[in-house]
Amino acid sequence: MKRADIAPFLTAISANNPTPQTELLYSTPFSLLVAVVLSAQTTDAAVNKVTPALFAEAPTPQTMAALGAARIGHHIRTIGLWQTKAKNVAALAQLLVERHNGVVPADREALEALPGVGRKTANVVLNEIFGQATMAVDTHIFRLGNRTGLAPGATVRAVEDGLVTRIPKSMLRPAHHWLILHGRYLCKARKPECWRCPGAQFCTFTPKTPAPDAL
DNA sequence: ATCCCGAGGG
DNA sequence: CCCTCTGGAT
Repeated sequence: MKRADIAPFLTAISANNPTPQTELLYSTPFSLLVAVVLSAQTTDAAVNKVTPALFAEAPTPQTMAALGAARIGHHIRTIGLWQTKAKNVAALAQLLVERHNGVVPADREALEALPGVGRKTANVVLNEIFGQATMAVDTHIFRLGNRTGLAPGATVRAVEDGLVTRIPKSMLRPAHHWLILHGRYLCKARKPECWRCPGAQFCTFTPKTPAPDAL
């Protein structure tokens, strides 16, 4: 049984979902990696508030390792899960120095061996920094892939494989941002706003939620 | 109240 | 598979 093509869905939702410029805010592989680790279960706004001062004081793995978990914690104490993240970032920086000469590895196994880096974070780094054909499946994209029928799967890996297989390699990076924003602001877990969804005609979700009655 | 641009541990 | 860690958004 043939599945619907993802391309028209992506084209439809791309119109109202601009691509964020993470690469401009975090210009080095190390700063992007740390920023992504800090972003787990936390909004970008909260992370972006603490990272400037943190990276001003410790822009490299060497300086970050020297900073230590306690002072890293002081910098990031306003974001969620900050105690765990401070510990992880300190250990992560230390491991980068010890094992990888202070260079962020372009290798999945090496990345996932770093504390605070799971599959989703590794996929973001591999895609954003090294241009590899990966799709970082978070809860939004997992839900959207299943709900729309465009990339159904019982596990994160199944959805990930479906998306990577069906989306052209050159489109994976913008598609990642469009799908996440679409899932967060429109195809929401609670009240998906199908009546204003530009991709509704390519989606198998039923029943599509109707527009609330006009006032 | 509930969920999340998760990961680690049991 | 389950749970916990946490602040913020809705």
